Amino acid sequence: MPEITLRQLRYFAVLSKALQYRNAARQLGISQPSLSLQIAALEKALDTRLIERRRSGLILTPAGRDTAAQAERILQDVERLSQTAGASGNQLEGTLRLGSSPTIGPYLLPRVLRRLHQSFPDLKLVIRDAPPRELTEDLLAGRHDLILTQLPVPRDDIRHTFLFREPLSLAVARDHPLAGRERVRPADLDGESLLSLNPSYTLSRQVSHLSAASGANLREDFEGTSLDALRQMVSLGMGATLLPALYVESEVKRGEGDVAVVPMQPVLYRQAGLAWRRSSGSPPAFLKLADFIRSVVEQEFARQVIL
Amino acid sequence: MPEITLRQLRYFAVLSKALQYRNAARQLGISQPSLSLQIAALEKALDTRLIERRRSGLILTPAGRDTAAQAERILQDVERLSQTAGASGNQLEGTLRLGSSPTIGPYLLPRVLRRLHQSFPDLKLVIRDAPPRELTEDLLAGRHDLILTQLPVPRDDIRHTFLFREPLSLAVARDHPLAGRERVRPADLDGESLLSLNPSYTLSRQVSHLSAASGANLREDFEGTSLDALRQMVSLGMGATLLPALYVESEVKRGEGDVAVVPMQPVLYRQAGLAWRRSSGSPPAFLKLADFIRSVVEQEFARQVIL
DNA sequence: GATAAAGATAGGTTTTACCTATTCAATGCG
DNA sequence: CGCATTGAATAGGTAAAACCTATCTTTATC
Repeated sequence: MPEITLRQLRYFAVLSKALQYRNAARQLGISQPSLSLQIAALEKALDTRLIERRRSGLILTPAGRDTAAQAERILQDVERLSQTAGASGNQLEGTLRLGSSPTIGPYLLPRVLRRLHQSFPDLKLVIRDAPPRELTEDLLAGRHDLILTQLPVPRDDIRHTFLFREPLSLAVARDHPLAGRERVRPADLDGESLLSLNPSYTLSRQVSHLSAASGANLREDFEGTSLDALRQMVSLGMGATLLPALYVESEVKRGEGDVAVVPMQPVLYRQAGLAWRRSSGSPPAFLKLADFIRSVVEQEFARQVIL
Repeated sequence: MPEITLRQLRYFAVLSKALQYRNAARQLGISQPSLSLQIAALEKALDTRLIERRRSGLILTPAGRDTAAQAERILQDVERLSQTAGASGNQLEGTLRLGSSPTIGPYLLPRVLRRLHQSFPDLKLVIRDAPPRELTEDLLAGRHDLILTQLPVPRDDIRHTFLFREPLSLAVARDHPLAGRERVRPADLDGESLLSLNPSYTLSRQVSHLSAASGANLREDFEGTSLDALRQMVSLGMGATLLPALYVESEVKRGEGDVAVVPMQPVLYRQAGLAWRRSSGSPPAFLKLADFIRSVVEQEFARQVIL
């Protein structure tokens, strides 16, 4: 059984309008016999007569009419396919699967998404949170197209672009001696307890560094899995920790209640970036998304963050 | 710019599931290089990378995922096309355009359609009423697929199948001398006035015959365009006429009021049939529809009509 | 009954799809 | 670190499909 081809459908769609082989063939830029053969092949493939051949004009059979309508639809779909597929590597369209670090995404993405949807209604983002380790794994396995994560990303088969630099502040319980300070030097932490996220987070490495540099004790018995859990521990007086500015902006300042936040001197930072597989190239869409995020950050978080 | 082909989409759909050229090629029953070339052609036609080539498994690009989903849909549509197109000449499916005579359709079709829809939910009938002359013209011009009309159809490029034979009864005003008769012979009409439809209706020829055979006067000054109009004229005492049994069943009996209906002796008949262009062949669907109508007539109009 | 018009058929050429064989790149293992 | 293995890309040649021109067949028209 011969297969249907798009060529047959294209020819038939034109013929079903022209209702004449010669004219249809001329419109299609082919000879009349070529058209005859293709239509005959289609009828054979469908095992149905589509056309009543009469000398004075053709008439579509009922099956022919239905087929013409369907063919039209299919051809439109194919047309749309070639339009949008071409666009979707270059424009912000289609579906992107974005992995996001739990220490960045929840505090950055809500505002990004709102604006993104306004500017690019044809873009769908599928977002999944996971700890950085898993994030890179899933990226390399193809389960994400790109990830929003803390830099640096140590693997050389992953490319990234820098998004912003975010100050880290010391968080202590409100009744802690350091709570009222304008700024805190590493030396001030000598003897203090430091709490940290589980070590798969890049942030935890920075806490380790700080504890080593300052003489503070890193509490190994507790490893938070979320910034919120960390804040709770701090508020209970179990130690101090570093919290990133966007988190503070979103979750701490407004509460004002349980923990105090003090800048470090010198200021500590972490970097956030957008990363993707080297093998995916650097599709314009990815770069555009990064640009967009930067612009949102600039407009919404200018005071918290450094571009 | 090369054109997209269904073959490319078929291959890509399989590849997007297999995520491996070798396997996909095996599934498709072609060699791996052939597959490579077709996929490369598709990427070129869409002007987008669809696949990240890595040694350990392939990854679809975002555009590739969207394309695979769309391709799947298109292929399904094509599949459905070949299923239903094949059926629609043979089964009662799809859309048939049925022209109908105003003296038959309105009194027969309502019951047919109800049952038809139950038995063949995938069939759509587009029905248009028109006087017989126009009906055959429109049929030949391809504006109808078949017509429901009174037989005989005099053209040799139209084929038909007989549906049923329907008695014609004399209709007179209720206060007419013949109103109480058991049956009426032609001779009884000597000197009476006979009303008729416009001569493009086959029925009008039968009235003419009757008037010639009986010595009745054919009133040439009035030519009804509907059986209802005719009945109104009769009820006003302007003359008698012949009304077909299905019309009487549907529109006269229940009123009981204005006109009386008396059988002829010998009984007069007219024939109804289903007709189509000779050039459309005799698609099984047409014959099935005729069978169906006959069966409905048998069940619903057995007393009024003769098969 | 001849003529004109329009699709079908025949025969030959170009283009496309496909195959086998080979090359190239990456991964995994000793 | 080098060597074998694996899987996709490329090369070169063949078969099939699409197309063209020329011709035949049918039907409508005068």
